[in-house]
Amino acid sequence: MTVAPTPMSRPRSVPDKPALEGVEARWIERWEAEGTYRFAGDRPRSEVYSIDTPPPTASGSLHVGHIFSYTHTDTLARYQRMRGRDVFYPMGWDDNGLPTERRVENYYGVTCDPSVPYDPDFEPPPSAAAKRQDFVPISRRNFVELCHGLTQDDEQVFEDLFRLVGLSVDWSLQYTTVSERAQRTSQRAFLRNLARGEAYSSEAPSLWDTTYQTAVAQAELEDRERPGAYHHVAFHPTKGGDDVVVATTRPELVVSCVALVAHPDDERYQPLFGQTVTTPVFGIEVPVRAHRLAEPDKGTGVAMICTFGDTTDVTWWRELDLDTRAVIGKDGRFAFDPPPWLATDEARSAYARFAGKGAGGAQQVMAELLRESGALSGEPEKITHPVKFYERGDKPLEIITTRQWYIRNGGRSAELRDALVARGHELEWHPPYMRHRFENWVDGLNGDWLVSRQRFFGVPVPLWYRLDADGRPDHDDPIVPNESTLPVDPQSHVPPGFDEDQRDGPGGFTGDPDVLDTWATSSLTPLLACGWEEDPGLFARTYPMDLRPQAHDIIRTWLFSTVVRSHFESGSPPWANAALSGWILDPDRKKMSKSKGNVVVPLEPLQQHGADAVRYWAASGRPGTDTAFDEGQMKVGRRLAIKILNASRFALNLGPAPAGATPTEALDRSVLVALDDLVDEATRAFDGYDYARALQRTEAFFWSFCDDYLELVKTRAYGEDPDDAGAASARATLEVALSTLLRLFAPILPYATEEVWSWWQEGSVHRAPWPDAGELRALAGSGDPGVLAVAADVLSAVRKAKSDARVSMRAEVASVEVRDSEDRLAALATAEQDVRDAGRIAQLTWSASANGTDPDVAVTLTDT
RNA sequence: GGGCGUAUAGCUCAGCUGGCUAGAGCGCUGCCUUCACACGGCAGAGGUCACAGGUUCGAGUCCUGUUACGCCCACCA
Repeated sequence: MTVAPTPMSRPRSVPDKPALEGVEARWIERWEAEGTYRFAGDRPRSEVYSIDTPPPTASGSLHVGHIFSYTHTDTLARYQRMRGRDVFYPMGWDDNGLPTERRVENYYGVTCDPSVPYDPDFEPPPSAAAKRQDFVPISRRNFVELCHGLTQDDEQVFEDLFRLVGLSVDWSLQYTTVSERAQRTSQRAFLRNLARGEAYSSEAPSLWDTTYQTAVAQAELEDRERPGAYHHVAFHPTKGGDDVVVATTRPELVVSCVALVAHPDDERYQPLFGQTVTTPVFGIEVPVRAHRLAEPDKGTGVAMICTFGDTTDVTWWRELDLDTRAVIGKDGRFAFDPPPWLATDEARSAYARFAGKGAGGAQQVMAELLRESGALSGEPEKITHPVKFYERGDKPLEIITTRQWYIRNGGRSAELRDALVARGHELEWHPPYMRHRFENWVDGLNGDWLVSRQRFFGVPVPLWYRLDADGRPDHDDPIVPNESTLPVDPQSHVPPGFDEDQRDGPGGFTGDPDVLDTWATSSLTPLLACGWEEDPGLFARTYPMDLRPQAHDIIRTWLFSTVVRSHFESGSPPWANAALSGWILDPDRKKMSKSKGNVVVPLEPLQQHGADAVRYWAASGRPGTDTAFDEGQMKVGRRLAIKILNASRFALNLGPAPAGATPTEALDRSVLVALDDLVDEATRAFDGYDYARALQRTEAFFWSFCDDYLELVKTRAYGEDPDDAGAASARATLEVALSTLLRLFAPILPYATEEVWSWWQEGSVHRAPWPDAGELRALAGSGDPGVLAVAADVLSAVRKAKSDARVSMRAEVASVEVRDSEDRLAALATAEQDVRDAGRIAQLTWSASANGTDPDVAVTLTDT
């Protein structure tokens, strides 16, 4: 490993009144001008540390949660840089997908309508319409142009903020997830998945959001508690006998009923297995079947299977090979025309009463129909139950049969599942228990990853389909583009061997209308950032990457999908380490989120307390732990940063050590031994990705360093004669200690440490080598940590006496008598003069206590 | 239902492989205009370490169980 050059001191230039005001602006500019954080890119993989920075969603705004977690990563980056690694720390912007579409719609008051022709002179309306129904429909191309424009503005705002926070990102390494390169990478990876059989299309029931009118993936679901009601609906056995009563929360789906299901061991329903019943109102004959997933104690123990009410319906439909009777359309409404399986006029006229309605309206009508027919027993029983939603949606999901593209993720293959779990074991997780969430998710997968989306702004699925003589597409043998032509938009590009006039005509071709899920692109960030297939040199020295930092709530999406893609593409994990950060909670310990309206905008605390202060707060949150937003901590951080300025100023103004001076005094060597332990501990903590521990230890040391060591040594260091051995030893020690402490703090408090460094050292502290415990140990020689300890204890007792007597700390002390063990007294003797000077003690005496019991410091302030 | 985490001063949290007479900061109280720092300093009060067992010379720390809170996943007729 190449080690950065040893720090070089230069003539001191210490300001009279050091202050934090303005440090950010000054150093942001200098760091940029001097390329302090530039990735050199000329060193072998083993000397590089590469970071898969999370690309923030470049729409809307950053909140303090971003500052929190990005600061964690930055401390690690800075530590690795000081350890001599060439740090590859890019920044990406996720401007792909629905959040951007939403933002553009609301910002400009427009909606995308693919049937509208492109308007090259289109200008967005000067002020956005307030209501959605007044939004202006514009073409897909105009819409995408607006998306690009707005995200660029947003990205600049984000960059400025992240620079203010002091992220040591190499800003020349930026990428976006809708850039041409990202689209090329995304399409290339997808086509390779396709070629290897890892991607496939299938027409199947899938989760569908009726607002956005797109399919969604399992990973994007969330449950929400919603009111509902059990409707008790009677089905009449076809052969006669007692009615079978089903409890259902979705009576409107009776028209889609294809079977009833009960548990095979349920004695109540055994006589009916293999029989049929007739659905109320519509008079359709459906079988009663047995299935182990039916639970006897739920509802009435018998369930109505509809195509499709929920995911269990899909399981039963598939495993029992049931009919399909789907009536809900992509807009979430019941089809206007009566479905063909309704055989009677009565059934069709009943259906007509809720045709065209959404689920809620249809349910009301259907309840009336059931009551009129006598099939509804009793009043609906109101309940609250969890309902599946798309995480960005506001209406319950429906299940609709559509053709979609999937990437295998182990949801249908135990073998692949095991292989992916094994990849999880190859990663180092910080904190380690986070791995369970990954495994939990992989084990719970119930289908492959649905990657196609019926949206506009995203990476197009790069495929075309041949049309037969009747204009029907052949989905089994898609036409793929040549890799050299990527990225392609099949809606405007023509596949190899075809002409534009063959588009959408019989015997011609049609372009795939869909885009890829945004995760299908962001799962490729390691490949994208490292220049996969675009920059082989860069790729070789950065991939697989060292670190993926991210929040723990997206283990199932971003982390997992990235592991899937790299498993297929490179047969390796994408990184060596995954560091999971917690969430920011508001002071009431609720998760900060936009929907709750409790988000704190980051610029305010940054301006009020300063970047170092905010970073201090962030870095005191332990890895993986949810942390409350706490301005008190920021104030403490600010105080620490100011203390660093002032203590450094004080120490440096004592004057430089004579050339060649080394620590010779026992007290000086004692502090270096303690410092040496601190360096060991901070290094171990950072190696274990625990910046919080490193900070905590360094901070604790620093305060006692200021309170005790600086106080003890200042009289001696002030010495009129700089060549005096005692003064030289003190000054040499102060230089070493200050240099070491500044470097230990540098990853957390980059501004204050850089400011002080610039007063007396060449170059940037952020390029200085991480402190070396071995060097300190050599300087400390036979130092005894007990010297500082006992001296500080005596000093503390003196201060207490003065405090109790309500006198100034400068007050003279007549005498101090110390009773302690032989060892500690011997240590005290070696620092006697320093203790007397610091405490202004006229007479210092000591005597040994038996076996060191009852140590005591008796302080007499004035002669009586 | 499965998994994970947390529980230590009024608050936020340290306490890593068992040695602690249990710590820090904030807040609170008192004092000190101190020549590095009043955006400061010094000191003080404040805790049956959630509960019950167990291992051990010794348990905040390890084991078992219980409780509470939080998160993830599954189920949701």
